[in-house]
Amino acid sequence: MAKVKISDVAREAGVSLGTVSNALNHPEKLRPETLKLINETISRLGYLPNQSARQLAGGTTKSFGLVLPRLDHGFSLQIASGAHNEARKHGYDLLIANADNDDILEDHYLRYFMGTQMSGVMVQPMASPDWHPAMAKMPVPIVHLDIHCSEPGYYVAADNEAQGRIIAELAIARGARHITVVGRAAFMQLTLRVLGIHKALALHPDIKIEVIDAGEWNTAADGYSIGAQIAGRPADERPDFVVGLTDVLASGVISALVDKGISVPEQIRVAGCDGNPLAWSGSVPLTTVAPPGYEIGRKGVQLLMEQIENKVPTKTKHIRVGSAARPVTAVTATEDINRQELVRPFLLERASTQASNHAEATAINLGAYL
Amino acid sequence: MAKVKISDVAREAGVSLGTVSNALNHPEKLRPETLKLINETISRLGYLPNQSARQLAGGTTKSFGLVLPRLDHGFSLQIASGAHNEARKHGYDLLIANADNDDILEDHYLRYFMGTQMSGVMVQPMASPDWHPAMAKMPVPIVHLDIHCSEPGYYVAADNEAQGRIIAELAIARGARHITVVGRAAFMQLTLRVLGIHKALALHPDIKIEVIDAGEWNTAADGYSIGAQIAGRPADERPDFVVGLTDVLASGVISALVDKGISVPEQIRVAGCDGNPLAWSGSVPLTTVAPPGYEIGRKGVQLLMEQIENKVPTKTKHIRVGSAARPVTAVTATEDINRQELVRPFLLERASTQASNHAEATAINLGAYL
DNA sequence: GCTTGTACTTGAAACGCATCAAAGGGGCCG
DNA sequence: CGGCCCCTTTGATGCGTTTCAAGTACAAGC
Repeated sequence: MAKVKISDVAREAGVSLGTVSNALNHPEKLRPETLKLINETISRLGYLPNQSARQLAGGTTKSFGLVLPRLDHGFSLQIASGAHNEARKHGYDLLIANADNDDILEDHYLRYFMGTQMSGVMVQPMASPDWHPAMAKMPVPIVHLDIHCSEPGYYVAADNEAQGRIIAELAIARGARHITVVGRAAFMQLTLRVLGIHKALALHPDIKIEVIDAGEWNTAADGYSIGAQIAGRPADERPDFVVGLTDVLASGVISALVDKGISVPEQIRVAGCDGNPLAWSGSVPLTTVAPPGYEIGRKGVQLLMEQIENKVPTKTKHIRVGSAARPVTAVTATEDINRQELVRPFLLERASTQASNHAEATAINLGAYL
Repeated sequence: MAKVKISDVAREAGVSLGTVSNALNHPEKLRPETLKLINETISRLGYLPNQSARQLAGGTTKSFGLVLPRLDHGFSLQIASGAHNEARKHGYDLLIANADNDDILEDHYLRYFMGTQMSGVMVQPMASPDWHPAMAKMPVPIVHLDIHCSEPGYYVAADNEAQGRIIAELAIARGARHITVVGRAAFMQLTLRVLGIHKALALHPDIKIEVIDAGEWNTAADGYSIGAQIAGRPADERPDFVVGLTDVLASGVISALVDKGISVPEQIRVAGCDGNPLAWSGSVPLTTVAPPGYEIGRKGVQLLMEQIENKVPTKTKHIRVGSAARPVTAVTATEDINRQELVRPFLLERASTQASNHAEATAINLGAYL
């Protein structure tokens, strides 16, 4: 049970301590047979380098930390996936911490990562980054994800306003006369989506628009009850186009409408926002605008790399991705297409899985709506 | 940009190095005013303890590592959630690494965590734990999740066979005469589910059973094509009960059947396995058996704590959770209940969200099928 | 006033490793 | 045979902490 250290390996292999260290970090400096001998000894003894000592002596870890507000949100996972792949590409490890919707924990893990001498840290902050001024002083590169920071610093954010605009334009294109937006704009992201919708609709004063609050958590159940409420109205007071600020909300609305005998999309069209794969793995696919989470994660790491390579981050930098947001094109439920198309979301689902491995696929999808 | 270290704090506060260290680790040993002075200096200077040095000197980190095969699998997230909460309860941090379905990476992160002197490490291995013998020698407590290890060691696994049995018994109770199992038993877990189904059906030789391979990845698209194939058969050759080895598969099957004009559940009932929240956030809810992922994560940490407290893990120990697996009780799509019930899965969805914070909720759900 | 005790504080040693200047060994040329 | 250079290996040094034996200051008791 006693941990075997580098000196044990050295003694056992009959070489010096520094040689073993070289075998680990600069194998090219060793004579092949020496290297082989040492490697054999290492695996025979089950030696495992102490990362802490390694970091302490060497100065860096070649690994990034990522603090996420929750793990069960598909969008965060896309970010994680993009960040992971990009990090690996540069030879870095990615460690993920779950802040569990708790600011204290978020802060805790952030400090933890900083203290671990991570090469860089990323956060998808759950609130506006008030702590930013303090954190910005830290000697570790940091990048904020999915949030628009007013403070100086690096961030990568999706253009949520554009997402709202896109959905609104879709509605207009489909000839909507009365649009109902469902959901509570509890986060900046959702607020921006609503803003985008309003902006797009400003040019069309003849289109009626209403926003219905769905309760604090924007759950499918909230969507369902709003859907039921809509269904209960006299036919001429019902919207002909419903936008869920969230896919989950939209999915709830659809269920309610169908339940109450209103056909989707024939009588009322429904669209969502999020590009939540789960929302289209249901039997009724959903039109949705997908913020490019994978891209955000990827760009985040790239920003980190940039800071690392330039040593001193001279200036702040912001990236905004997805202005031409990628809508899932399988709009079966809300489009007037035939049943055959129902299979398409599954094909897309595949495509999106590949996308998590190949940025190209994402790019292609991104173009689809341009 | 220069990192401020403990000696800087000491000098600035006019105390010795050891005193600052005490302020951090044993505040009760300091005079209140000294403590206050030091704390002020710390925040004024923006001092952040170097975790590596800390670990190296102190010996331990009070944090656990969790290696997951993928992040986008709901089940893994339940595990992570359960592990996280239990770890925090004991005052430990939880760091998550994504092996991205790659054995090399899995191994890499495992070693990384070991080398970081984590207090304990958990893995949800993607294959049978061949590496186990080597890893078992490591001086760090390790627990395997969601897998049945034949080697000595600690593991927590769901009873997948019981899950299959439960689904089969459900089918029997619904009067099934011809059961079709859809999916490829690519993993041990799925194999055990099939085994459970066969065992339960052994007592009912009059019930016809067939297993259809759905392609390597068990995607919704695979489910869809099998569903289409089933729908294409003469009516008397169709099953009256379909079991998807995975919720995603089942969801694909339902789509195909409905598409081809076969009503679910009136003509064919469909059930899944996984308890994948995504599968019931679709418009058509799904009957499913849910392996208690949250519980697995929780127990995993408990096993880790046990090893830590007993210092020397004298014997191996296995926990099997979910023999009385918790099925999602909202069986609307495959049950003969009225449309009103459609809303129920959403309520359940809420319950399950809470469950990730309160073990009690899980326990209640667990009882639902007993 | 001296001793004993209490409550804090000090600083040197060690944690396991990477680094790097210096030493060692061998081949080659003169 | 000696000198030089290059390739490989060596081992002392320091990374930022924690720990702990030793020290200091002060109060109480005699």
